Amino acid sequence: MDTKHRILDEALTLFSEKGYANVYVADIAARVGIKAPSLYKHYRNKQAIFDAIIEEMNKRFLEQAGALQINGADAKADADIYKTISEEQLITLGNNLFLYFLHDDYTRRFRKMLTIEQFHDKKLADAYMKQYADDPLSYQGMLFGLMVAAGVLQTDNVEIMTLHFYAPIYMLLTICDRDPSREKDAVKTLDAHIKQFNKLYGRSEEQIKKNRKKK
Amino acid sequence: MDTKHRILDEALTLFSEKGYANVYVADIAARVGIKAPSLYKHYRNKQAIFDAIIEEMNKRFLEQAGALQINGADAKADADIYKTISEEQLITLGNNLFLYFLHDDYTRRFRKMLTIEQFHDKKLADAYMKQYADDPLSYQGMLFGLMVAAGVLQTDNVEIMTLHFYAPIYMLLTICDRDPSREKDAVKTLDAHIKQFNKLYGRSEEQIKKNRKKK
DNA sequence: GTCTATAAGAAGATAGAC
DNA sequence: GTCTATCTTCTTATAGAC
Repeated sequence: MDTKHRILDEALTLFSEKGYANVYVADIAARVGIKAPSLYKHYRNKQAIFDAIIEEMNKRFLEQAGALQINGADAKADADIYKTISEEQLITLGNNLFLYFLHDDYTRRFRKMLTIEQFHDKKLADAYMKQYADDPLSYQGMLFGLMVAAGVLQTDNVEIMTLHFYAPIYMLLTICDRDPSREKDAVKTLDAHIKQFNKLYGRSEEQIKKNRKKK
Repeated sequence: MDTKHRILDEALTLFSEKGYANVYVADIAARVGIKAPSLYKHYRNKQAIFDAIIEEMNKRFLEQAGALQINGADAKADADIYKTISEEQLITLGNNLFLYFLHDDYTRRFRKMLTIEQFHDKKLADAYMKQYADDPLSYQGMLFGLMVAAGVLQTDNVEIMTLHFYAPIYMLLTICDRDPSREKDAVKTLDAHIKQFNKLYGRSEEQIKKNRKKK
């Protein structure tokens, strides 16, 4: 990784831990292994470093194309998986998703930085909400809509059903961000949550088998 | 309100909007209507102002004695209300609760400040989680437990049921904190959420009437 | 591109008059 | 208790040698 990019990486780490104002350009430089004035050969000033991070974040978010996407492929592929999924598989998917969000280094640091800096800049608040509220709800909602059409889930309000699935995941995520030692407990709760969700929204095993045969 | 207390009030407002590091003692002083050096007759330094705010917050949180408490009275009174409550009343209660959290000036500013500063100081992260995750879940869980015992709600996992009730409220709250213009939409979603919750966890009207007669 | 030296300007805090 | 003047320290950023 070249110096220019390493600066962004180290800056993101520091910003996510202390917030923009509490990080000094000398701190960033030290972690990169150079002196502060050398930074200015790569970026015009401190704000430019921050802006570059946000720009890269937006690029990555776009690439993800929907925060709660399961396999990174297109939506139709995900939808097919969902239609014939068993409870255990749904739990595994939920777990992987949650743990990816929680552990992926970039995602985690971005999320923490956005949390700290969101009230400084409306754009950051918007980015946060898009990434962790609106996009997951709309993507999951679309998948669940297909599952309802396939008869795997039953409800007359897909939007609320999606909220019931995702809000607990979101809440557990904010808890673990603040206190990583609670992760083990959160995973257990997540399991129980998905099982209960599955029970409430009536996925009948027969319907799933029927869908498998059709395939 | 005396000067000493006005300093805390104005400082809380500024901290909740910009974060500790971006607020200058001169800003606080200006809002109080004095000059910066005069502040030092009331508080030893900037950090002492912050600490005093946290201390007052802890005092207020203790007084609340459970974040999601409905009427501020004892739990048994709340439980009695819940046992004979109609769907409409449950929605009204949920709404009032949500809007209180969202609009109450002190609560709102504290929450925003904790959100911004939580990664600087573990104690703040703990305070945030206690106030907005653990306490609401444990208090609501206790009430719901009584309701299940009374036959108004049905589940074999009260903890998860409580999470299903509260997590959407929590998520809507964090959305509205970041973008107040979404409040109207959030209230609608909240309504639909509680109705769905009510349907899923099977409150039978007959059982409620029976409970009313017993009284 | 990296360094040392240093300028320029904040921002926190104190001294001492009133 | 509040003020003006001032000190001190910290931090960003630049100048200019290598």
